Amino acid sequence: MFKQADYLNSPLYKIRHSAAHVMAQAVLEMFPTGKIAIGPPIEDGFYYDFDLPRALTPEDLKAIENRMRNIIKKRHTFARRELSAAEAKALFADQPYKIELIEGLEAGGLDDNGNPLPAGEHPVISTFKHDTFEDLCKGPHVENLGKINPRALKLLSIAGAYWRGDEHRQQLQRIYGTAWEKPEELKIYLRRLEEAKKRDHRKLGKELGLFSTDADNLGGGLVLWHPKGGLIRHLTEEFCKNEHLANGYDMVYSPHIGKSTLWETSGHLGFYKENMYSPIDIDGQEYYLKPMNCPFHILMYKSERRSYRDFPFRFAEWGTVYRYERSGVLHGLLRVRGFTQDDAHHFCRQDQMPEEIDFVLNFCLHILRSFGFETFKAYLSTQPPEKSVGDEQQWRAAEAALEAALQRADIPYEIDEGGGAFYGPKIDLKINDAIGREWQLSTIQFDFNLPERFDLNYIGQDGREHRPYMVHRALLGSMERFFGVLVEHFAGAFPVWLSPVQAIFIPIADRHIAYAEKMAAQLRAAGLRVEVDAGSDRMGNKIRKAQKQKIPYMLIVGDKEVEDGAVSVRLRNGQDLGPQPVAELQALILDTVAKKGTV
RNA sequence: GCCCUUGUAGCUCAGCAGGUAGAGCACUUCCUUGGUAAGGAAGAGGUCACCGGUUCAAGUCCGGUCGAGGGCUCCA
Repeated sequence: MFKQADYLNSPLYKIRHSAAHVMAQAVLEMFPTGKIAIGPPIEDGFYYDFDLPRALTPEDLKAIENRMRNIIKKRHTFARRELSAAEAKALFADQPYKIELIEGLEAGGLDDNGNPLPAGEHPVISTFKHDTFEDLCKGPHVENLGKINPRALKLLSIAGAYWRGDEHRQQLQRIYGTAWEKPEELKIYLRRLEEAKKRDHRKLGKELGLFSTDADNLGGGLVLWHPKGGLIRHLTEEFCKNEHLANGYDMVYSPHIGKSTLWETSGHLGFYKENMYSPIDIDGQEYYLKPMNCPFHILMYKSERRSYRDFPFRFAEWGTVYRYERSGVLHGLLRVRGFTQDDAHHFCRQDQMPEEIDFVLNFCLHILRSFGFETFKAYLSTQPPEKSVGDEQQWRAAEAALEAALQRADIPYEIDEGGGAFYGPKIDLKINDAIGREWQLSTIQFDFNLPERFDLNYIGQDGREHRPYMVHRALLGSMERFFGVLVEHFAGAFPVWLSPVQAIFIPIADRHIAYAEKMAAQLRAAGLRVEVDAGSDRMGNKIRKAQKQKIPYMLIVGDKEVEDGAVSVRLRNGQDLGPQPVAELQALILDTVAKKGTV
């Protein structure tokens, strides 16, 4: 992710913004009756949306790119001018999308891309013109097209996009492109895309036997965890659950379905129904598959009279939920219809609340760090301006607690003013993976709505009823998404404690198999996951196979090793540790496991 | 859901102007017993996603259905 302000003023931003204009010119040259919508720079590139008489093809992309190069070669300068709304409308008389944008500018509050402006900002109608192409735009642009390196430019893809992101409006054709200052930077970027492709969890999931999906026979958005993926999930859950128990959580369980009345009380049938599946009829009563676990935990809370003495409550559950997702958004493990959240609900008194938030944020960071994530960025979302439940004072206190916790934890954060849900403020925590991509995993959310709807209370020191604070949190988020991110982060080369096979013996000849089996048994007895490749392949091919399975330790045994009671250790990073006494190797691996290290 | 692209052996992909399927890897068997990323040979494996249409004849053309990929919106 880039820093917004820095990017806006960078040469790169101007290059991309200008490239978008050049692309629009090229497209209009090819389709004179085409309509243009908006074309902003984005992270790593730019796009422009068009309404054209026919669908674009990949060949069109090449042609457009060539035209762009020709336009750039002429080194036209960009000229800015300001004009009145009436003048602008006359200029863009045959461009209905631009007219709509101008009307937005005229009315105020929207910028040239139709996005809301910060309060108090005064919209000026301006255009930028180069060559024959003039576009409604507030800039900035390069002084002249010579600043765009035609060899550092590439059009990437065509996609459908709705005008103003609204599916009820016209669907446009969007062309994505990328542009850099130097050709080498373009090359590096393209290599990054390749790298991301290599790490694709769907590809690695298949190659490493981790999981599968099968829309035809199983159903879209549903995941089968195969033995190796299942093992990693088991290890993940085992570790996390133990950490929860050691940190004051209670592990609870709840069913997959609940009565419609429960979901009416919780309000889900009101505000979440479009994400819920059709009801199941049981003895004439409607039951719904759960899209969330909170109502069940609330019923647990309500099952007894609660005293102020007993707080806080921390109910944790690996709860499997089902949510309807539109078919087009399903994506591997990252977007599915059935998934298991590492969910928990905290209930606490007002005076405990800041401490509780502090605790949960630190616990969250501890868990994420245990999996090798070191870089975090938090987003604090505050009270939305329109509708929200709960009183001012609650919101302010909760927001303050969240921000204070972020400051104490010393992680960078941004405030998304008014970005909270109607029921409470929240922190979303994103992690950076090994190649710098951001993923959202954790969320810590206040809920002022459910305690109200379920009339939650406890008896305070004063003998009267009080409403508890309720916090909803997921740390890894969902096991499915977390696993997908984990696969991509490590490119399938999991840290040793999570590697499904930690070591594999590679006997050089059949006469070494018995020794390998004996040593393997010894390592297994020490709690390691070890295999023996007794196949008829040559050693070289056995190494290759083990390497492709990303097994951390390859243990080669031949005559020498048998004689010395040793194994020759090759690491998956290519390093050759040479012959090692088995006992020492065992200690080495166990130490790496204990430290959650890798090789 | 919508737009574009796409659907041939477990995997990666060929296949042309319509004439009833091919490679590599993986798998099985046999030979080979070899020191740090592919030893050799043979074999098995596909109603070319599904349904319908055009045709003497369709993996190949047309229509539909389902799925996948890239986006749009939303989100764990």
